[in-house]
Order: sequence, then structure tokens, then C-alpha cells
Amino acid sequence: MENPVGTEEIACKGACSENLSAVEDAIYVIGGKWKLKIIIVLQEFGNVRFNELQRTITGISARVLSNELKDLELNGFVKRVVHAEQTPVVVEYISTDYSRTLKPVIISLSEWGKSHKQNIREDVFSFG
Amino acid sequence: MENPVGTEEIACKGACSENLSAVEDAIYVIGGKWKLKIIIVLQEFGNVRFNELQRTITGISARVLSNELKDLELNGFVKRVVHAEQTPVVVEYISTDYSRTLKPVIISLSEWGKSHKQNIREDVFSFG
DNA sequence: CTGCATCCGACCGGATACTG
DNA sequence: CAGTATCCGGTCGGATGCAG
Repeated sequence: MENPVGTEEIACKGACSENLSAVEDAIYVIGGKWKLKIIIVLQEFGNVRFNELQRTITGISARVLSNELKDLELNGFVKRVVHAEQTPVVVEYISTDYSRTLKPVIISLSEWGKSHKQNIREDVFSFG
Repeated sequence: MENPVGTEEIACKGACSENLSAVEDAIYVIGGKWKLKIIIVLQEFGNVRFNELQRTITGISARVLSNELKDLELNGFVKRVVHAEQTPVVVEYISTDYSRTLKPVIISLSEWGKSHKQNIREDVFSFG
């Protein structure tokens, strides 16, 4: 059936673009090199301070971390808690309930990442 | 070996960084604005030609698409098939078995993306 | 400590034109 | 059609310095 841009493709585009735009939305908010990693650390540690965060997430600069945190806070993934009673001021970041809805995403990514690393080690696709 | 930050944090770092590095690995290969979207389209359409791909994935330029495809092929997510018998030459891209191992990742991302869009619409966290 | 402001180089990626 | 080459503006992000 020669069907260059026929009904079949159009139909697929409908169902497909639903997936596509959903994933696009997801990537838009939690995409990038750092966001998920920050979320993971906050979920595992509970509450973390700025410099602690920077030390844990290897390679991130203060500037970028600061921007990412602002972004994450705006989107409701992170809460910024200031302990004003102390000097110097202590600031802690904690993960929100909403960030916990990302658990399935994090788990599937983590599992895939593990098996991928294995595959690379075993040279599964060195097609020579 | 001194321990400036305390054993508790170190212990957590062990368990935590496993997750962290796994997710990092995943993001390293399939991260970015386009890679997952390309993979999704190829999985849903089966085999797609270059320009078709560019039309389907709104906003991507030929240059970037070309680079992404090369990258994806190198990592075994995409296969490039040349039909030399035709003129002008027809090239099709198809998804590999390995790219299908990303299914769980794509599903969880897609579902989260959908519910996230809903949440935004309902203004769940307009703390205004 | 917790960041923000500024400077500045590196890189990303769009537009355009071109080849096979 | 399926890309590649070049130009070039915009953004990303490191380094440094400074403020609360």
C-alpha cells in the first residue's frame, strides 16, 4: 500500500504526538544535566544545605546550582527553609511532596542506567 | 582516613550515589531536548525518513537532527538504512531492539508529563 | 555560610547556501 | 531527498569578587 502521507500516518500522528508532547513537557521541567540529580539527593538526604549540595553533586558550580534551585523551587519540587535564628544564617533545601511524584521516573531511569552501564562493560554492541 | 563530614553522610553517599550515578549515566546518553523524542517517533512510526522526522519533531533543525541521529546511531538506539537501488537515494531510520529497553523510561516520563500538565492547568501550586 | 553581580570565553544551534 | 559547511549571534557556565 503506497501511502506517502496517507491516513495511516495521520492517525499515528494523533496517538503518537500525545506521547511526544507529554514527554516533551516532562523534559521541559525536569530536563537538563542537574535537576533530577538535585531532586534525588534531596529525597535521599531529606534536608541539605547549599554547600553540602554542591559537594554532593560533583561538578556543579555555585552559580548553576543557585539557578537550578530557584527553578526547582518555582516549579514546586524544592522548598527553601531559612533558619533565621542562627548566625550565620542556615539555609536548608528539602524536597516537596510533588517532587516525590517523580519516583517512578527516577526508578526507571536509574534501573535503565544501571543495565546500560553493564551493557557497555560487556561490549554488547561493539559491532566492530 | 579523616572524615570531615561524618560517617552518617558517608554511608548515605554510598547508597545514594549508586542511584545518582545510574541516573547520571542515563541522562548522559539519552538526555537533551531531542534524543528521547526521536526515539519515540521511530518506535511509533517504525521507519522514518530524514525530512519526515524533521517535520514530525517540531522545531528541530536539519543540523541538529543530523547530529542527534549520528549520536543515537553510535549508541545503538537507531539504525540507518540506505536504499541505494532508488534515485534519489532513500534513507530510513529505524529503532533498534536496544532502544526498546527504554520503554519503561518513556512510559513513566510520559505519564508524569501528562499529570504534570493537568496539575498546572488546575493551578495546584499557585502559592501566589 | 549563602548566595548574587560581573566579566568573558566556549559552545550551541539557527540561517543560509551548497553537494551528491 | 539527505545531508554538510560556514557564518555568526545568543546563551551557558566557569572564575572571581563581594554582600548579608
